[in-house]
Amino acid sequence: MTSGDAVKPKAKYHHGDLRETLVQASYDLVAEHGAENFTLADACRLAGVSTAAPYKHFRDRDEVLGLIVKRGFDEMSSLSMAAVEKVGVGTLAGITAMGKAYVRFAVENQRVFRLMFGQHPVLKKEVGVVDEGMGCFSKVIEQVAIYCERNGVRGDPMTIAVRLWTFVHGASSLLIDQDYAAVAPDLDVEAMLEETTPLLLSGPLP
Amino acid sequence: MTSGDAVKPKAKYHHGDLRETLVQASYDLVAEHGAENFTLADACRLAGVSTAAPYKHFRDRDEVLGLIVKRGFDEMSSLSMAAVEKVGVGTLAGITAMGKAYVRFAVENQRVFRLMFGQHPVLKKEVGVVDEGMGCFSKVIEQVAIYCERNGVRGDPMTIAVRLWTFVHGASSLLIDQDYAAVAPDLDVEAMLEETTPLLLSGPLP
DNA sequence: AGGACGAAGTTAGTAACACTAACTTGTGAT
DNA sequence: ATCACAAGTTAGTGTTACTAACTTCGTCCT
Repeated sequence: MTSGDAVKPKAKYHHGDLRETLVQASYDLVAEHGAENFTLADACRLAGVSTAAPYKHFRDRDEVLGLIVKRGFDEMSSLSMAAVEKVGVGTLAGITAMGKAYVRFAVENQRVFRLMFGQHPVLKKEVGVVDEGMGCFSKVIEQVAIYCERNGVRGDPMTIAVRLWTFVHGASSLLIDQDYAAVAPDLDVEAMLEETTPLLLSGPLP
Repeated sequence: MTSGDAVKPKAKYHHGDLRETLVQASYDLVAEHGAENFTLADACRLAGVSTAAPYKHFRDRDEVLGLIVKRGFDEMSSLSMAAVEKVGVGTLAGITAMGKAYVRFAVENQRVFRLMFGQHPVLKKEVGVVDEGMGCFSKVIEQVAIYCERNGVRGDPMTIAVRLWTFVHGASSLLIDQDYAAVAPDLDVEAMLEETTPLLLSGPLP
């Protein structure tokens, strides 16, 4: 019409910004029911379009899942950085806070987390997924490097960062998969993180 | 034709011991192509029966997957115990060997491992799956308890065992999901385990 | 021996899904 | 205005999980 208001630049072509609508609907469906129960058909019903519509915007189901994974990494990066910046850059407490944020994200976004890690190896081939994950990890290395320098820790920051990541990731996985619940119901994961992070942050033993 | 040979005792009712045949075929298919690409129909084709046949033996697809998971835990338990008994019960080296066996199992049975942990929460409801997993873990606690007593480590063996499990599980997950490869291609996981296990086996810091 | 019975197969059919092909409709540039 | 094409549609294919109703064959009872 008249160029009166360009509120949304070019949000809609035909019926709406279907691409974004479908991605968001798919994210919500995966978050609620898990990727293994996700169907494009459901997303279409949510968006109110026919089941053939997605194929104007995405190659296939896997491309949609890949976009969901990217969103997940994005969110996780933000939360991690927010945590460490709030608590203290390059400090033990800050690094511990990053770990806690990782676990919290995993718990609060269980099903997306499961999709992000290991569910479908084929998703790693989706463009950008790997880079997004690397960006997320590189922030851990940064923090560890600062810590090591400040505290005179001998040992490669990279190696130590991998150790921390490994532990935090293991805790997240076992927690959301109910494996802790089956084996050690009383476990306090936060306490475990606080206890273990300083152990892992030390260099090789004398 | 003639009743010349009764080679297998009573291996077959009608056409064969279909239940076992299907479970084995399904295990092999999952091991090769992953659970997300597994179809009962494929297993039927392998076994040479119609696609309706499985339902005389199993409630549904999930029951078959549950049986595969149980087999996986069984195998993992055996390998862990074999490793620790070979290297040294209740020793640092023995416990490290258990961890290595865990990771090795994960690598060599990637797709079954993924099924065992987290892929389908619904599988935890299959009878026996949780018990099988607990049996596996309890062996780790045993070893840690012996080690702690012998070496005068203060701290709860259970807590320490959980820490070890967490780390080893995280390493397995990140390794088989190619996340290490993306972020730290040169990482030597065995070396990391050897370096980190003693750290985790110590009690709370002074 | 000879049925009866039931376990373990079969074929045939349903509903749902991913994806494709071929058609239609609306939009923006000219 | 019209034209081209992006973005929808309907209709159709092939595959799957699972069900229902039928068949076959071994076992046990007499």
